[in-house]
Amino acid sequence: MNIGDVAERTGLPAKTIRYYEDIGLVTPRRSANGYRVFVDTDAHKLTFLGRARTLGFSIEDCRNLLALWEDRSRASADVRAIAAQHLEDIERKINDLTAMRDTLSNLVQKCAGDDRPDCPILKGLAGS
Amino acid sequence: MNIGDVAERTGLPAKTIRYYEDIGLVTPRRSANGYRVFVDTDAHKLTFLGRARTLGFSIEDCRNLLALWEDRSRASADVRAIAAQHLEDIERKINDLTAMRDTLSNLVQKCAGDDRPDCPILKGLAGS
DNA sequence: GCTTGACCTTCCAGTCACTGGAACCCTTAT
DNA sequence: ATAAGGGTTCCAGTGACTGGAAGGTCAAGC
Repeated sequence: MNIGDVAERTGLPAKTIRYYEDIGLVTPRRSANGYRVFVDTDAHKLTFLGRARTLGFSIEDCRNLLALWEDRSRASADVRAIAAQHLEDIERKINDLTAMRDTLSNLVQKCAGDDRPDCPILKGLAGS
Repeated sequence: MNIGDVAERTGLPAKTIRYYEDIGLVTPRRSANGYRVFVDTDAHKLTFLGRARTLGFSIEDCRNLLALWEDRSRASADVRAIAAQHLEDIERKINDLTAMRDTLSNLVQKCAGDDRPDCPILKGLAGS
């Protein structure tokens, strides 16, 4: 498979796949003309990476998860620890964003949004 | 006020304040020795910026909001449009993160997290 | 054999909003 | 005189790509 084929199969942009090679997440072979050649295991790895990234895992997390994935004798506790930590991060983010949303939606609701200059949003931002 | 004083007053790191000057959000005067001198309006602007950033507005949004804040004849509709758009962005992010959390929390719950290698999290990431 | 177009390659620069660090200057107190 | 604790500039790095330039390769059609 050339990079275009694997890009289509995994849904990842070719640019991203090259980047992943650059940082050592995948190591496709090269054919005589210099093109990258991907085998099925490469494609599976990339699919794995794509899903992990979709779930918001950092590249470093992905690197660790990938290593565990390839380690047939891993302990599931190691995987779980990474995932649980990430879950906590996500939950913290959700809380932060929800607080933002509440504050902001409050301000937006109070603002008339017409052509007059009086604006509770700006007042709120200026510091009550 | 020197940069340290205004940093304390606004809660922003001095580095950040210098950066904000760099990109033209504030323009403190300089004293003879080259130190930045901040007056009250500078401090107010920085407080405004700090709050807007806390609410997740981008720097460009902040620049626009600041301009509207300083424009006594602005229309509140202009402010509201920026805020409403940002509110939408936040809501989309919350939805994305919530979807992530649901998927991930599901996987984490299914994983025994012991010293055996069998791991539903890795299976999930590999693609069902 | 030549051209066209779609693919592939590398390398460099930019994104966003800071943040760290080096090297140096200024002020105040001891 | 010196030391501590401000301040200054400038350069580089962060994370995870993304865009673009400049060029090599391949298959099809004329």
